[in-house]
Amino acid sequence: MAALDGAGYRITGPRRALSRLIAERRGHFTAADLVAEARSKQLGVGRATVFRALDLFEDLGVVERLDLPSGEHAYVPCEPIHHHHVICSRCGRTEEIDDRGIDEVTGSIARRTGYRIDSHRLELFGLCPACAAAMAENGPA
Amino acid sequence: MAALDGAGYRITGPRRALSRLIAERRGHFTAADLVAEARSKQLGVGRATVFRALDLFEDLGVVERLDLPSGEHAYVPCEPIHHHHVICSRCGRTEEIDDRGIDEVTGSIARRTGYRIDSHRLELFGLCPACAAAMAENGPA
DNA sequence: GGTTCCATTGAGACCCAGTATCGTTCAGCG
DNA sequence: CGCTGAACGATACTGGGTCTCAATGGAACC
Repeated sequence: MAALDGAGYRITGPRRALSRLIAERRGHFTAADLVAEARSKQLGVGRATVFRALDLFEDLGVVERLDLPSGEHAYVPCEPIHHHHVICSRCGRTEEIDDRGIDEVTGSIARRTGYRIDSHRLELFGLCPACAAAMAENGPA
Repeated sequence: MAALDGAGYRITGPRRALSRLIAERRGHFTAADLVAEARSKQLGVGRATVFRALDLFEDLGVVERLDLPSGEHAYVPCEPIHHHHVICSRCGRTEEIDDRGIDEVTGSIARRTGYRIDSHRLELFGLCPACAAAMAENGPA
């Protein structure tokens, strides 16, 4: 919201409504999720607007796009600084992690390959503590 | 090809043709690229077959799926062991890189977040040496 | 508050990647 | 050679995402 204003974008009803929906989400969500929720809550927000708002939020860095192993595209609300995510493949919860240690790796790769590395993406998939515990309890099946 | 045979899959005309097309590609390519090339070369390979073959090749590990920053899905021919890619954002050339150093990073992340990390994906984008040189020559614009 | 202007919107047509269906073909094997 | 099921091509279908266009409504200025 403040981010919108600061960047010279208009603060409109649909954007306000969507940013609220996003803020109260736990883990990641898809564009389709938002469309469905907006529709079921009668917010009067169109499909196109959801996609436009997501693009915008991504530009502002308050939301990040993930590519799940399944090939789906999902979004996570997050801080607008460079970082990565650990994603729980059972419940979808995500955790932000800082870059620590990766700069070193990218640096060494740049040296080894001769490439000039401009950007990178790191995504980690696994089980969050709660889900790991649940799995252990119900048997590893 | 040998990979197909070894895993008990049939070696058919379309698979042979596609694996040839893929082998002679430099960088990454999309499914649509293959479909178009197969069509223009009159190879008589249907769209569905291209997707099926790509799935298969991916299972065999001789091709890997990338998610480009643009959101497109692309494929790269590569070795069937765990590794990552550096992708030139100008010419699409890719280089394989080993995991060295990343295990350490994922380990420290697991410790910090409590997550049990099962898999990860790292993609690096930048300029290959040739493109970097070309850019420098033509001015940084 | 009223007016104006243009960014933003909703509805729906559209496009494209990927999947499912189904009848046909052909690789591999005896 | 003849069988059998895996693989095939054509094509219909689905679903994510974009485009178009007329209508709306923020924000800025009076």
